[in-house]
Amino acid sequence: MGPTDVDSATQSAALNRDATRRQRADAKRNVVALLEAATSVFARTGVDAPAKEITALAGVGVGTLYRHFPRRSDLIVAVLQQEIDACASAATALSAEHAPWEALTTWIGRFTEFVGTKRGLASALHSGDPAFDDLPRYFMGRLEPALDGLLGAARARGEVRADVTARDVLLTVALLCQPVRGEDPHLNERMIRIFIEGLRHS
Amino acid sequence: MGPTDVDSATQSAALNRDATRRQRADAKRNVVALLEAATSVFARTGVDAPAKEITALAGVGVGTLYRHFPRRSDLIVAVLQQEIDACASAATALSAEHAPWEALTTWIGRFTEFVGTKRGLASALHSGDPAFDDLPRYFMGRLEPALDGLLGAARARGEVRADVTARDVLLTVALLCQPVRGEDPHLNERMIRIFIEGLRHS
DNA sequence: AACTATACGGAAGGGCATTCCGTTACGCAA
DNA sequence: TTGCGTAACGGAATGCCCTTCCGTATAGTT
Repeated sequence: MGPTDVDSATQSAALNRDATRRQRADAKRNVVALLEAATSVFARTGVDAPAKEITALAGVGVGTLYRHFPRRSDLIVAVLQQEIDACASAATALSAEHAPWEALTTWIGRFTEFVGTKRGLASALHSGDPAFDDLPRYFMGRLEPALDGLLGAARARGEVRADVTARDVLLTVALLCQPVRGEDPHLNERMIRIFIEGLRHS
Repeated sequence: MGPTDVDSATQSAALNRDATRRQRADAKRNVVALLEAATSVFARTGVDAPAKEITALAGVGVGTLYRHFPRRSDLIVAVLQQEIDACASAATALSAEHAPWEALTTWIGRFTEFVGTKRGLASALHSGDPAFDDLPRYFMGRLEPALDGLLGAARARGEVRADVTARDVLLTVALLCQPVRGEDPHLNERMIRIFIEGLRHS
């Protein structure tokens, strides 16, 4: 995750910023601190954590939080976008370091962990709150090309069947890796591994 | 859904009620009114709706709500149990009226609608709140036998493959029918219909 | 009809989200 | 470097909603 990510998050926070006037350095620092704090708190306590907990960890006042993220959903969206970005750029790294099939399966494993761990993602996507309306678009827009690269490489080597799209894989895995309480946590891995195995064969 | 359901809900609300002393009639009426109101409000606004909205619709004071459902989760659990019960008893009705395969597919359709519509269910199951710890048990305990009856009848006629359990079907369909925002809502139906079709063939 | 325990209603208390505005300090220009 | 204008800050104040508490009402019993 490079500096580009912070920029895009900052931009989305303070929407159509006047291009002629730059954002102050302390403001940028605070946005970064808030995102880091929120990421950490969301992971530990969940997306409903008290705002004070986040501002305390970031070392800023509540006013600053609301200046940059007027609605709670703005903060959640920003954090999720960051994590989606990280997941997408992992695809590039993996395809550079590993053989196509291995890169593909490794990435799906990473993606699985990402979706399964971030409770907020599923809740946000299903919440019905219009504030999250274009998060799925972002999710797809970033991850579909990422996965498509991996999938294409493997397909070129004849290692995956031709009639499966990146979108199919993404959606199916996203659904299948939701944890089910009271069930063996390996259930999802099993279902997904079976699915992945199915990708090899027509 | 018969009177039995109300009784069980009432019981779970006021836990180990002294068996020698009966619950007052007005209290029972209010519990029913609250459950109906909550079902309606949860469906419209979601499980985070203000309590006042529910009590107003039920025509009772807030005190009455908290008397019967001390924690918010108690109310949510009671409503979901009601709906799970309704879904389970639909299986009996369907198997009486239709041929095995048709009964099975119709019921899965009903179940799909149930899980897909009730946002609260998925959230509650994944929330991590220990108050919902035995809801999955209840879910499985009621629905697995219901589906098993349908599945067994179809299997006896050789209309479904033998190596698939009711639990497998239940979990898979429950995951696959989660709505995905921004995607064609028929996507889930398609995925599930393909899965059902897969049940026919070994 | 009187009595008792159950249950009711809504006011009071407390916590958290969100707003508002006086104060601070960044960045630019002279 | 100094001074100014303005972006940005912090946290007190506001208001909503959850939850508790207790005086009052009433079902059920004798």
